[in-house]
Amino acid sequence: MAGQPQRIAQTLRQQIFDGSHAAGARLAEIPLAEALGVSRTPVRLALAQLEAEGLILAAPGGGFLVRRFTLAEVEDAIAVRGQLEGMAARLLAEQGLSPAARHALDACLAAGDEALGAPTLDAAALASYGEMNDRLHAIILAGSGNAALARALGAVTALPFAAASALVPHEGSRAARHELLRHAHRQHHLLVEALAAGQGTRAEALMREHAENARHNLRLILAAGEATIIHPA
Amino acid sequence: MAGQPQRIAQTLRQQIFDGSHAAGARLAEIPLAEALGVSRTPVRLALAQLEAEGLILAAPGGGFLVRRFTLAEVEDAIAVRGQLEGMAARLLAEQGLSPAARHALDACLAAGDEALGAPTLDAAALASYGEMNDRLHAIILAGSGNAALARALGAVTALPFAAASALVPHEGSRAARHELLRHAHRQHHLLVEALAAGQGTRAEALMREHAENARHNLRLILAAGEATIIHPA
DNA sequence: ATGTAACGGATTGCATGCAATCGCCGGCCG
DNA sequence: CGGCCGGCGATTGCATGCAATCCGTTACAT
Repeated sequence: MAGQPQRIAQTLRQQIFDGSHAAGARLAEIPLAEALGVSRTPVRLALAQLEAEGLILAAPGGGFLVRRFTLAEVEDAIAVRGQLEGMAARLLAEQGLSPAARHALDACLAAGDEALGAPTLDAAALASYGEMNDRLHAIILAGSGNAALARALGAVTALPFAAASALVPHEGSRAARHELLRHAHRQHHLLVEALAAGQGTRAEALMREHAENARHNLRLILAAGEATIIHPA
Repeated sequence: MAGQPQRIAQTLRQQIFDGSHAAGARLAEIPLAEALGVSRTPVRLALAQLEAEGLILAAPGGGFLVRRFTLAEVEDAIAVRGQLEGMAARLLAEQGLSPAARHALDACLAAGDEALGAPTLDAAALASYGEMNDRLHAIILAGSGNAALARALGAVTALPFAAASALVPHEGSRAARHELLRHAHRQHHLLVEALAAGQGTRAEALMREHAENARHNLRLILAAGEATIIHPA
């Protein structure tokens, strides 16, 4: 049972994302500890971790506040993700795709083609696409072989809706989402092509542009009114 | 007295950097608490923060180990810093230098010229250059107006010798260091020129290359045998 | 002699106690 | 009637207690 703070932090993250703790709300230790059935000590550890991730801010006079994110901040985070994932793609292209990596990426492309093939997306296909998307991005990141890059990326994708996996979940306009995913997956194909050809600069540019999809998706989400902690200031 | 964990974390960072805690050494709570004259609770908070920064790793069976950094890892971190600071420079160039920013950067350039002007560098000039260097990089980062970028950069420069300010401190060959600093400052001039001209891509490329100085400096440090936690594996 | 299993010490991790601090409300004075 | 001061409640932050776990050691059996 070595990970009680981890579990608590995950629970709080979830609750912040789904709106159980509204933006700007104060997080006090005692109510949280009671609600979760643990003591204040692990709760404090979890809060410290969330503060390090940037999800909450230390309040004047102690305690923490759920941070409010503006649309501009999330868009900035998405741009940084593009810059970092672009670097990963460039590094991978420059050092050459291993046969194993090539095979894994091709499998991702095929899985994406399969998931998006139907005229309309059902929940299973959507989940499948999301899993594939995560895997593809993870392969490129790992393939770059740069641990510092992974750390920096983690610091940025801790923000809600900044991660690549945030492409999928919204409900908004289903047709618009399908179109967006088709476009994104076409970019996946081009990206793998560039990686396999050792075209580092092209791979970097493609990946940077690929991240812009998240911006469009974010606007769809906001238009649908589903984001609870983003403020389009 | 609201920041005891912060103070402890800073002390531990210092002790890790100067070798008081060797790489691979185990950090136990009780000895640390006794040595610092505090209880185990704030020590635990400080250790959690250092773990989040990546300086220490959770050991199997509890406790923490001082992380060992290989030369390759630090070089990777430097490359990531170049990518991120390059982005900051590009953003700043694209949105245009404000008169205030232009003035502040010119002041940095002048201060650097002054510090490096003498045929040999004394300690005061070195400190002055270091302060100027920090300021210049901070101005560019702040000028980009991208908070996520600052966060990602912070995650990377937490590693020893990866930050821009790591250019200065080593003793090694004084002549080589002076030459390195002159070269770096010449790049500062070019960089400000590109920023003022709105040349985003040029500014980004210059900044990326500028970070490579840290790699050369790192090798000088290693050659002088001053790095205690870097392992040239 | 070697492998195994049980014992002992040490350390972590969580729970709780206690003092200090901060914000807030009511009352009092100008 | 408004502003200021004092006391009160709540909350944080640190210290310590206690149980659980893990590692190392040793004794024993094969």
